[in-house]
Amino acid sequence: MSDDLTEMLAPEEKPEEKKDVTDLLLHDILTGTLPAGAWLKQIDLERRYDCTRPEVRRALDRLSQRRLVQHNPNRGYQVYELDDQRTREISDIRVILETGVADRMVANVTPAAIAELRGLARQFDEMSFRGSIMEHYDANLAFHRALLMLSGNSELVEVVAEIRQRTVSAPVSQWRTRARIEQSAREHHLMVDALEAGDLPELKRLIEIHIRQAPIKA
Amino acid sequence: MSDDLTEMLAPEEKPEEKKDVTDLLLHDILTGTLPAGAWLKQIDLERRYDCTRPEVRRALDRLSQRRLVQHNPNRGYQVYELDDQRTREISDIRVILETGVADRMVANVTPAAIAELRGLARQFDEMSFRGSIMEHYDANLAFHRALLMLSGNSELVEVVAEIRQRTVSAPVSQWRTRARIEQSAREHHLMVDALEAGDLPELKRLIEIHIRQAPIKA
DNA sequence: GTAACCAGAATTGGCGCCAATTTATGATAA
DNA sequence: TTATCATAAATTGGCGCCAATTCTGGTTAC
Repeated sequence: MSDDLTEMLAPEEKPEEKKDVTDLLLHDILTGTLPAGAWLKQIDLERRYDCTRPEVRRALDRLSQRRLVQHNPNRGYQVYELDDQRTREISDIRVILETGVADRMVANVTPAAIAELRGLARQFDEMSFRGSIMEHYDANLAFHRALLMLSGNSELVEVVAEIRQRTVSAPVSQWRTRARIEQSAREHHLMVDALEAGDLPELKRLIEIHIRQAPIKA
Repeated sequence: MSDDLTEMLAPEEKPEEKKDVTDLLLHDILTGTLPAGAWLKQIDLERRYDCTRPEVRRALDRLSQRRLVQHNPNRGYQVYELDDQRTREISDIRVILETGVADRMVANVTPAAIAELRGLARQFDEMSFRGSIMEHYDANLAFHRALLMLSGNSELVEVVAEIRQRTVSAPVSQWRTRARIEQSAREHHLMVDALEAGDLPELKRLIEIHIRQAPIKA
């Protein structure tokens, strides 16, 4: 009860401060609020997230370990600017991993899983109309997480999530085009269709197209 | 000249202190000096590596992010104890990734690359006789790095290196059996053979066997 | 004899200060 | 007018202190 009370009294103040600074910074990089190449001055971040210096530094160190921000010793940190080659390389890795477990996904699929995936795909659809960029991103993440979970390899789910975070800084802004979003939404449903039909080659084809964000071939 | 002088005067004192604490800790975890489940008390590490408290904490934070050590809030850090399932899952990921780029490795291979790989494989052989566990481990890493580099995907090389670090804490001690080491050495040469012959199916088979550390089938 | 409890010791983890390095600014000389 | 250097401002990054929490050992009550 006391918990409800505090939440009622300060509905957006207390919980905000308790959020991890790393996640907040990650959020702003992923949404493009902090664009690629931007300098991440410690004082600015300290004020922006209303936190202490060590917290900022821990967040910067963690994200530089994940290669999301670049560390220039004695000069500062800046949002990583990824070239086309690295983007392609990361996409290749995702294609190999996700098509590589497609057979297991087909093997392990159940009617309940199909229903869950359809629900998540529909949730993504709805986010196209209302919902922020980040909510949209999260909905997409939830769908793919559930899809990969069918492989039965939870470690792989984590690895793909990490790898995915390395490349989205630019593409998230590309998402703004409505055509691209609607195509992604359609692909989600097509993937569930292929999964339900047990059509392994088609599922692989769709996964590759979806990751590469290539125009879909009828 | 002054650089040479200092190196001459203190050949193993100064450079030792300048080494990153994270690498030192990683080293001790990988070699099994700090066994799985061991508690990593900050004071102990501070003395062991002759460094300051913040350095220790940064190393622990980094390795916990990589899921090499487990963080129990307000209780401490301990070397991650991985169960059989996770070990199998990680092996599966490596098999998918490394066999997934086997075709590119065959396509991109050159006589010079073959020669380099043969050299690295021979270096591994020699480490079987003389050389510490870690030197052996490094030689193995160098071979596989060069092999994967043939895929032309440098990002993948990094990813595999990271993933590999998640599972070796136990197997490194398994390496102590001479039979297993000699088999690995033989497999290295067989992989180069298959690569030279352009035998893709055989290369894939060898990679999978090698990663799974299964007894080789003639 | 066993279990619960309470103080003392030890460990973790948050926080700010200050030195070292780099960048910006302005003055001086060519 | 422009280049160069010196000085000042700002930023990074190393380090130690101290509060909060947890663990340990001994004592007391049942």
